[in-house]
Amino acid sequence: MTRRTTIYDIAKELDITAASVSRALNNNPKISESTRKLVLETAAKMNYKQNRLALALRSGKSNNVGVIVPRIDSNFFASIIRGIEEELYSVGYHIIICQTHEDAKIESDNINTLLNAQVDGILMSISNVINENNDIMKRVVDKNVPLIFFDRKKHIDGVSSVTIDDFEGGYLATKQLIDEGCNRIAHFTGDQSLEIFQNRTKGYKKALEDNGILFDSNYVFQIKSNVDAGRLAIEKLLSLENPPDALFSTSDFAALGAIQVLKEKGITIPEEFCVFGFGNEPFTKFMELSISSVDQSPLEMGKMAAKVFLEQINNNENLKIEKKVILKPELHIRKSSSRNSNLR
Amino acid sequence: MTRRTTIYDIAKELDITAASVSRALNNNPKISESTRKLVLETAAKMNYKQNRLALALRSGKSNNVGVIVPRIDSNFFASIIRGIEEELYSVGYHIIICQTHEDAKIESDNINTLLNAQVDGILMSISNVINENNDIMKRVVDKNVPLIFFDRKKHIDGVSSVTIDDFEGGYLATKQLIDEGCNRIAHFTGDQSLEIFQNRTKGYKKALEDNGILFDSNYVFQIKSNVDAGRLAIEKLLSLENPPDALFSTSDFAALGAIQVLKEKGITIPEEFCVFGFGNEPFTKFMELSISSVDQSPLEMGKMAAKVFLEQINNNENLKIEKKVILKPELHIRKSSSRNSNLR
DNA sequence: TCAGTATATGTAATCGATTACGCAAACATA
DNA sequence: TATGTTTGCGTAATCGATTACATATACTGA
Repeated sequence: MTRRTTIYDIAKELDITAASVSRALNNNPKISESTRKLVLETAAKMNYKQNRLALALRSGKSNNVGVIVPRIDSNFFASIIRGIEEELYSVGYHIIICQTHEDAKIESDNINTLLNAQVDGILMSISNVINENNDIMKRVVDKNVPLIFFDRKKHIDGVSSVTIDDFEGGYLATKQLIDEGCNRIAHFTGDQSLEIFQNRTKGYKKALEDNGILFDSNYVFQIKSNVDAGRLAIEKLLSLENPPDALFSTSDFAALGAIQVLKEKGITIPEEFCVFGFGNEPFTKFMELSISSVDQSPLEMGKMAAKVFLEQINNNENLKIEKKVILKPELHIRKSSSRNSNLR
Repeated sequence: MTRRTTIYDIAKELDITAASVSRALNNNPKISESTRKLVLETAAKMNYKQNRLALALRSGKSNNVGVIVPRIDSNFFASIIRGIEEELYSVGYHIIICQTHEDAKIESDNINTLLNAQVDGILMSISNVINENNDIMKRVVDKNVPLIFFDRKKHIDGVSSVTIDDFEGGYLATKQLIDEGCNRIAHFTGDQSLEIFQNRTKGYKKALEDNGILFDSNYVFQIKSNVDAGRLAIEKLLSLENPPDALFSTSDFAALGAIQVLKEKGITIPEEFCVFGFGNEPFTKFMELSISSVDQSPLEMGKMAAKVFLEQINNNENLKIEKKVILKPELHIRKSSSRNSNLR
């Protein structure tokens, strides 16, 4: 195992100093063309590779960005990460992944560790908690480390965000159910400390209101995003004296759980009951009874978050920008909510 | 924005030298208890955090490991990454993600960039190519950077690997189909330059042989891992004069495509046709007609790969170890291949 | 020819931490 | 008391690259 080539090795080889080598390699004008050529050739010959750690120490920039998500093994977050990686890799950034498992303590740990590793920016989706960790996030901003929220955000001065229009997603999904003739529309939502769920629920309510349907709080369940939670909640809904005839779930998994129970009880979908999910998880289109869902274009969201980060980095240091990007949600209308057409 | 505290700041505060501060912080015995106590207190008070970049430059260790996968937005790879992250985060490593998109050029780029970023190890699943990139992988080994393959591997001296027993997975899945009474079993496999697909196919053949069923190459298709490829291939199979009565697919997605076509043609599953997939993708258990599949325990695989990396790191530098871990595959037998029992 | 300017290169500090080496004081031993 | 051994701490080099500043050389024009 041979030691890697440094600029000092090149300097010695050519009997010049490391400073000149550095200048030659960095397109510094204060170097003669002949020397530059010689250095470049020798560098190639000696297989020189810039030591990023040395550069990082001197410049204070690591060329790494941290990405914090609740978990990585979900299609949604994985797709976002893919988008971020694809956008940033080509401009020389590496991404470091951290998972919070929705735990505020781990989340603040993650932030601290990333700051300590001197990442050049942090892109994150916050975990399910109210007002915790605000101080540490402010510390990130104070340190002039770009902080960008995607999907799950909260308001903190100086923090940009990329989200979809959850209100519109909720509105459109509910509207589609109404258009199919449903008027007793149940709703599964998530942790109301998160704006995304608040907004989807607001969209749901507004759609009801705009169409003259009275909001009924008995139809609304705040549940976790998994199949069993959906099963449990639909059971309760079906035991109401006036059970619903449709469901808008902010989670595809909970929607699936509901569908399972409905079928077990012999309730036909979409004829007797329509279902709309949220997230456009891969399985929604694979089902024999494909599930309608709101797509959040996670790939796009990741790319956009990366772009916002790059803008922020390339901005004048002292000019704090706070950009809010809101992507449009896209309805994928499938069998579970299509009484009229014949969709595959 | 205040500058971060360094050991020099602490030294100045206490009127000692940075060397002493460093010794105090690192449990070096060559320091008095009183000084150590003073330093620790002052460090805490001044909110000192070790600068990992400086440490990295001096030690040549970045405390980062690189993880290279074909793509991150697949449940399988995302789960592996999750396992790796969970195992390594607690011991102070960060993981850097790269995607190859199955492209050999990008793969070698990734390796080079990671080496250049001085990662302390590389954990990867190789892309779909024969014998390319062997040289660069050997270079990784030469540089004494631990290299660990997971799932998709090839033989390179000094490289450890963590895989599942693909042969057994193929064998058991095929055997199960035979046990259900099928004897014209078709097979979808993948790129034969990858050991995983070779081995699954070998397992398939051996199961046929052990059960007195003649191997028929007309029943074997080498296809991509997606729904449409599965649809296309099953069409061809069904047009054979003696069409198969079962399918063992090394891809859950292709299995799904096949199932779609079979149902469209009115062929009942599992009564007339049994299907076994591979990968245990989340959707396989969500389907109304749930799909039998071989589980590869990706989370476990990721954790194991991380453990092998740690072993390698903590080993005597000069002692090259090459560890091969083979995990047991686990059958998840579901409706698509269960004629006899009533599974959900 | 000589001052003035450009151009190319070298010198040395810097980023922050670790550590081999050396020295002084304190203590032990005969 | 003289000598040897610990103990605790400072000095300075090191990791590899960048860059402000200094300096030497070449070139310009009157």
